[in-house]
Amino acid sequence: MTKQDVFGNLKIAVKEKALKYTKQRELILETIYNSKNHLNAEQIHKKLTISNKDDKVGIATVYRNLLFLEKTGLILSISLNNNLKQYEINQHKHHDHLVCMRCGKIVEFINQNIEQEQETIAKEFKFKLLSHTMHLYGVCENCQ
Amino acid sequence: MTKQDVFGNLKIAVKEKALKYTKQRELILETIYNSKNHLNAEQIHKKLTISNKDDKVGIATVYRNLLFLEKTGLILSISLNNNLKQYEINQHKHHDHLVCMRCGKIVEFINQNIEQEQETIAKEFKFKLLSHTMHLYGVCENCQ
DNA sequence: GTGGCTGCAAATGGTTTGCACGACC
DNA sequence: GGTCGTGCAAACCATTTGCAGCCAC
Repeated sequence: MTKQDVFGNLKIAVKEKALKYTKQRELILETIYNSKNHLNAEQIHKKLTISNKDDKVGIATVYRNLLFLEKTGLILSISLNNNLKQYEINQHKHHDHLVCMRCGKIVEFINQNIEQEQETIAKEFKFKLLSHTMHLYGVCENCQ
Repeated sequence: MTKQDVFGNLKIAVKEKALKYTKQRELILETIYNSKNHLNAEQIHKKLTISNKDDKVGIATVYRNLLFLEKTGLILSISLNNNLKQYEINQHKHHDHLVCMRCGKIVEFINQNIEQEQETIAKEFKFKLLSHTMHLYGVCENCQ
């Protein structure tokens, strides 16, 4: 997904709800898109203040827009253990997370067998499955 | 696991670390043991104030002991989405969670196929697996 | 008796909210 | 021009911490 796609999706989402397309929304989304790592609200705010000294974005705006972007499905959040919520661009490819407990590295993966097994479980308990999260915690190769 | 086992485990954990066995620790652990549902800190505190009007337990003590009990492995915590941490007795039987998004009901389950598949994934990414959480979100039979 | 434990209240810190001003459509 | 969005600061709320007295060992 290119940056143009990402901004395009934002424009569509905004138009659909008769909301405004603002520089701040674009900047926040761009920051998440450009980051290799998952970011929390404060990290996003810090990146914005550093790279945009003249055009500042308030922390409240960051929080408001993270909620907005998540609700519209443009970004995804993941909250590990008792830590802060971290955000990533929604590539519309579902995946789960493998987390290193030493360095905090997050690796994304997808396993079809597990996805299928989950459906079986849900059926067994008569649940209608909407979503799921799976986090594997361990120590990555570098940190062992 | 009987209540005697639970209290026995607490006595052992406390003795091992040369700490004190207090009424409050026992009460908090008992509350979690007696509850069918997962409880958060505030719910535990409320239950204690209702059932023990004379012998009151401060909210700070609840938090301090929840951390203590979790660290010693007597209880487990699960934090759903962006909500509060909820606690349950550690039965030493690993399980995952199926959560109803309407009524909040939590069902525990265990699936050996998924456990195995997780090991495969960890190996593939050269992670040493320590633990994992899996939460399936959906709508339970009653709420559909 | 001593060191951990408790209750209380104050502090903390991430997140939310009220409000007046500014910007998008 | 009207409405939504923003920045700022204050409020919020779950959790943590400092401290003086208390209690288990």
